[in-house]
Amino acid sequence: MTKTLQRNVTPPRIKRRALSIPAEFDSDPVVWAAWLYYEEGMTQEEVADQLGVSRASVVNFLQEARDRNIVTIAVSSRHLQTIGLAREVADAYGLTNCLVVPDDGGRLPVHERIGRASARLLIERLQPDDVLGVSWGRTVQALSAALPEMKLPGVTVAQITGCSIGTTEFSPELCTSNIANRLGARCVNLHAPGIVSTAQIKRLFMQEPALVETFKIIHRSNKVLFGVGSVDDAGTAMRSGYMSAENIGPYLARGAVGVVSGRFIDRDGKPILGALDNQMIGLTLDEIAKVPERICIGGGSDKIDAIYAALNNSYATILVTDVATAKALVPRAARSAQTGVSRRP
Amino acid sequence: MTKTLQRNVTPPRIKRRALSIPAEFDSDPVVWAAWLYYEEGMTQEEVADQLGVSRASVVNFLQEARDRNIVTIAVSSRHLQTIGLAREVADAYGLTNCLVVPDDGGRLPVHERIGRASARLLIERLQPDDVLGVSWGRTVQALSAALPEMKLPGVTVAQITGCSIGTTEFSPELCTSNIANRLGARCVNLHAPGIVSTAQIKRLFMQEPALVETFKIIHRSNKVLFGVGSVDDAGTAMRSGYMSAENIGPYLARGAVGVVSGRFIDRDGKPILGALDNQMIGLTLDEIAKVPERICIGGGSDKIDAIYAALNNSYATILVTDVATAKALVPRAARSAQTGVSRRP
DNA sequence: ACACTGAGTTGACAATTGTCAATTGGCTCG
DNA sequence: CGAGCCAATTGACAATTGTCAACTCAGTGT
Repeated sequence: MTKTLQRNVTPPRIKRRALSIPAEFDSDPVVWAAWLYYEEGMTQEEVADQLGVSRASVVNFLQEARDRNIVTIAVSSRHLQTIGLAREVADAYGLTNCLVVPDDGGRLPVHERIGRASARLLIERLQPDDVLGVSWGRTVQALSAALPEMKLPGVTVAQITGCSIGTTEFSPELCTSNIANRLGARCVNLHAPGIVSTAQIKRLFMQEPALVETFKIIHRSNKVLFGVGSVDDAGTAMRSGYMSAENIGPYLARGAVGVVSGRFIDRDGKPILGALDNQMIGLTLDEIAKVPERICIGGGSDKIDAIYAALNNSYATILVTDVATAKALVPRAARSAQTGVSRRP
Repeated sequence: MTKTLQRNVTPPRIKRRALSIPAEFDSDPVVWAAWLYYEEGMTQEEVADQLGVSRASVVNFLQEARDRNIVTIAVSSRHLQTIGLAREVADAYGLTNCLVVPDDGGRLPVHERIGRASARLLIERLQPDDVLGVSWGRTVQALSAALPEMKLPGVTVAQITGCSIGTTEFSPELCTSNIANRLGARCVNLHAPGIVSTAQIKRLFMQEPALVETFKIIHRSNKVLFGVGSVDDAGTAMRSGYMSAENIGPYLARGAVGVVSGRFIDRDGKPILGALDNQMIGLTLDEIAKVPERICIGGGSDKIDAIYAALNNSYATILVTDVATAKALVPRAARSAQTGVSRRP
């Protein structure tokens, strides 16, 4: 029963028992089955007898109850933080929170697993009037897919980088609106390209009243959510047409090891400012660093350098990662503390 | 797996794997098992392989994870309200909410089932700075037992009737403090007998500075929770030594059909004021009726008259009951509407 | 009227999960 | 140091649950 819970991540269709009955009242047998099974601990057979249907139908009812969030089965993220490794990472890098998702022997890709855990974390941390700035990436996209449907009309979800040109499934605008939709929150998109052709054009854009208004909201973010990209793997950024190889070249030459919200950082986490930065529309790293709660999500051996850099310069107050990455991060922090590499307190 | 969830309603002991490990860090395998099983949908065997233990151990880990609220499995009360019958009752009596718990063929006693549902409702409705006044009774006690452990330090739980003399397991003071403990809320007990020997003594009590302070808090309740007692079955009240047969006699003679928070009501829900009322310490019915949100819990064929009376005079804004009672209540409301029996709008 | 369709249901089988008695392993106390 | 103890763990069996192909039946089109 747990099985299918994760197999149909997004249920392709919602079954209806009888088309004639208004949808509102249609759920009786589903709700009752859920109640008797999950609350009262009846077996499916007992439930079937009670409702006067076959046990197989009860299986279906329960499946539907889970799909429609009539029952909620959740591992509280508070407890994932108590895992020893998570505490080590948090202590080593001065994070307020750290989640470490356990290994699953390769069943699910890393970004999927991290997406789920961070989805849980996110909904547990969001407060009524929060403004959540979101960056983008595969992991952020996975997060949005793992969010349950909710109704948080007081919350605002804001896109903190301009849009990408290519149409991948994890563009900034999609990440933002998917998250907002799932949460039932207000969605504020940044209606501008992430990268424009010249610094001059950027200036023009930034003066546009509509964008000025949008940025007012973005700057009000009290929480940000961002993935970390490595530059080694040619970067998520390029694949989506967000940047080109020639643009990236100079940054690499100057020692870029990672990308945070479209901006390059070196091995110590310091921003590398180049020509491209004057063409980028979106929050700068310094602006991100001023947001009170900064949730960094990402993992995988190729991203260790990048995540280390980001943590090292305190871009994150909260990290969600996987066991392998966490294990690699702990000794590094210790080493750099010994050798005295700069790290903000 | 759901089975034991309800069998051990209150787990008799919490297992510890190794006494040498600090409790905080002890949960790793439990949390991981919970994550892999409930979030990722692995089978127990896969989890066992991943953690390197036997599958039987995984079963134990999962059991512990549920016991310790590392995973939460809950049927949202919002959906119990969508059941057709619940809407009918709510409409018939002008309630803002109504939960109807399904029949289970007599597996659990009525008050147990209603207790569970109302526990869920309660935690979903409580807001940060609420003051919840609680009455007492078997059902209220069942509610307290069904509450999960939480941390709601902003909430206050206040005892709205004085204490009982007899020591049953559902005395007013126990109901209140159990609920407060489970919720991690502030507990305000009313340190006085529920019934004193003379009106004179009641006046003395009520002047006591300590009680005056307590009543200030009680009067600040913005939510109340109460069960409904029938008088037919000699009443919960008597059994606990709260009242005696001779005290009750006059009320019965005057047509009492139910008891709400220790006070008698007639078939139309109107308070029956008698000698005893001047000896009772606690909120009066009129005071209760002024609280904005009034949660009435109870069911069973013997209580139908009493619940009807209570609803009829709008003592409740929310009702939690069972199918049989709900089915009996709906036609009554219709009838009384036709025959023009008084019912507040 | 009749076949067709498709959602909902079911029975029977396969897979997963719960139980429990037996075993292990660490710890204390004589 | 070994016996005794207790709790955690395990293997094997029993019970429960998930799957799936076959079936039902109301609505539709011809």
